[in-house]
Amino acid sequence: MPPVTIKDVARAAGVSPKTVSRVMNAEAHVRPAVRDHVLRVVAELDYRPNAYARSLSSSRSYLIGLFFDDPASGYAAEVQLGAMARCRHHGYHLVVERIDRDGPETLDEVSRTLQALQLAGVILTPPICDWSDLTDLLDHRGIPVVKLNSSRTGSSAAVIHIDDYQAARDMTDHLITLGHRDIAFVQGIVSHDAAGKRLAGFCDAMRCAGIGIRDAWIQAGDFSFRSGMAAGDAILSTNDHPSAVFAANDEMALGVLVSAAHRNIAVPKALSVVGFDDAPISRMAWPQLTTIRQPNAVLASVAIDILADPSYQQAGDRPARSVQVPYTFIGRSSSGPA
Amino acid sequence: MPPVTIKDVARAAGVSPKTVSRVMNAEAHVRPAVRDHVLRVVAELDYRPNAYARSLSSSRSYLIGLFFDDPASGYAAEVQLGAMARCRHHGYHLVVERIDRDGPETLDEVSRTLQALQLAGVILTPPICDWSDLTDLLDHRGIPVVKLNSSRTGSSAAVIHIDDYQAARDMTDHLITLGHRDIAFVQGIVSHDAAGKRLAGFCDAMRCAGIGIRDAWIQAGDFSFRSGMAAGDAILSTNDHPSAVFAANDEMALGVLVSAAHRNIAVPKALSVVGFDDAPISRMAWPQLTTIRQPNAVLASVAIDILADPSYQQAGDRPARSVQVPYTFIGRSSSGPA
DNA sequence: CTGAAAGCGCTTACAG
DNA sequence: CTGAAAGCGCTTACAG
Repeated sequence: MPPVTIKDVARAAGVSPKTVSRVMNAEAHVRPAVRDHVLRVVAELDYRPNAYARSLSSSRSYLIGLFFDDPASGYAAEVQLGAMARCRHHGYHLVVERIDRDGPETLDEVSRTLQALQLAGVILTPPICDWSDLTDLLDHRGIPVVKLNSSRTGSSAAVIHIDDYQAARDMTDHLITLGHRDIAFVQGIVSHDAAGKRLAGFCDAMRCAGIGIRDAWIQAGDFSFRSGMAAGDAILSTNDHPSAVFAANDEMALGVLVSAAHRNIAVPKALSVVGFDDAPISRMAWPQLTTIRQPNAVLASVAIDILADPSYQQAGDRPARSVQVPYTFIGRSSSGPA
Repeated sequence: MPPVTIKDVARAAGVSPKTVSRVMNAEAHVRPAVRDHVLRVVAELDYRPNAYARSLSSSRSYLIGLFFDDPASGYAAEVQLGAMARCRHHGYHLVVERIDRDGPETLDEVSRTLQALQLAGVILTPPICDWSDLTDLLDHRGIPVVKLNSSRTGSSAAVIHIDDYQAARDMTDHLITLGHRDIAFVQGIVSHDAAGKRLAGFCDAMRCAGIGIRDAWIQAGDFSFRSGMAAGDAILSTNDHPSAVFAANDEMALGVLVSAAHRNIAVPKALSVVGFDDAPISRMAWPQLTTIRQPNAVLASVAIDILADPSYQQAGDRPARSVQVPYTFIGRSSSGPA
């Protein structure tokens, strides 16, 4: 049987299609009695408006884009989960697109997607949230954008993030309180907004505690397990290695852990290792990682709330918004007294 | 500026909208010269057909649904990556939906989604690919379905999978060849098609080699790290523990690894541990896991190819299809001689 | 508060 | 091989 349309409902309810439309969109100016009656018929017939017809006539869209570069990280999965749940709540759906910054046709493909789907909004995750060619394209088309895990405003996008700086200070203070003074730091990709803040938080905490930072103990990294292992190798290869390592994310911390295991350095007895993110893998390590919980699903929910807000969708009057979400320190067994 | 429409192209090319439509859809019966000319105008104006209008008039859809239960696993991410890439190739887009089998309104929400979006097809991943209420709903609506990592046909869905049985036999033979005879097995959720096959492959390999299987060494598990750790604890708590453990996936193998570390059992010296899937985490362990590479991105690509095939979309004549994709044995350092 | 008309941007079915 | 007409299922803009 063909799907139920607005006409079927109108006929069955004895009103015009326009009235049904008004009820479905919760518009004002419908007598309560009529409203209730229509709603009853809708339920009876199990009527669901066709999203394509709706979008075509209103040039609104019920699709929100979630763009990311690396879907393989637990990060992307967590963001997706939060976004999906909230989309359902607002009656939207999530379209995922992989954006490969190095792909020669990526921008062209995005542009194709935008015109074909006329997305109601787009969520951008790191690192592509800082790719200006992309944000310019989105801006140019007037598409509402929310950037996750970046506090860099600019353009008309809203930003949602935790206080990476303070969280990194907290984590460093945790180590200092445990008696550590020889602390190494493994950086993320420094061009990411969050990575820079985490480094700054570490440095400032050390400075405030009057502890010097050894150059060789600030190691480069790119947020990958492999780079964490390399950093661990560099840091732990000498006899006077530090008593603690703070990696800018959990994957790298895991790499440091493996590097330590390789050298038979006991964690946390001879070395404390801490991470950042509370990724699922942080609990699959041994010992489990002390880390900072970054509630990515919550960040994503907030992003959807913003994008689904009709008033935000009006082009033009999009005030710069910056939302900060609380983080949590998670003490586990990978860190101990110096 | 408002988007370019088919009328704009028609006017600029001096043909009717219908001809432009024919060109865009690569239909026959257009003179090559006209075709080329239209194509040139399309490129010039950067015209992209509006997907909503297209779908509304043709009641075809350019959206494919990817349904899963647990997006947090690396598995979902890998599937997504393969699906996204292939969707782009075919001009489709991926809509992700989380399906919580235990949610009271899940089926209702799916039904709502189906009517609103009229998906061109749906990819089902384990475990929901075996949820008959869901597959019935999809069947009832005549929506093409492809199930991943399941070889259970039934209904009209296509299935795509590796040879889990043979892969598990191969892995078991690997251990046997290394000299192991005391081998434990950690099961996945037995109701999953693949989990059953892996167990069967293990048992048959042991039987063929004339090796007995001790009951206490077949441990239950649910594919989670936690369950792997519990199984490891059960298996390794006695002094005469096995010399090798084969876990039905990598996450559980990691749990066994941690359980062994806990007891100071050296891997692979005193214990070989092998997994299945070649999940990203299998390389983040120490030692790295010997495993079976299951090319999930490839399975997903194949699924998209099937769903994007116009002939497959015609309701009715959907022949049962079962595609088997090759797997790869990955020898790493977590397994060694008995 | 309610409805009739027109239109969103395509494709289908039909002519020629 | 090409096109004019009608229609997909909604919403917009306008009346009343």
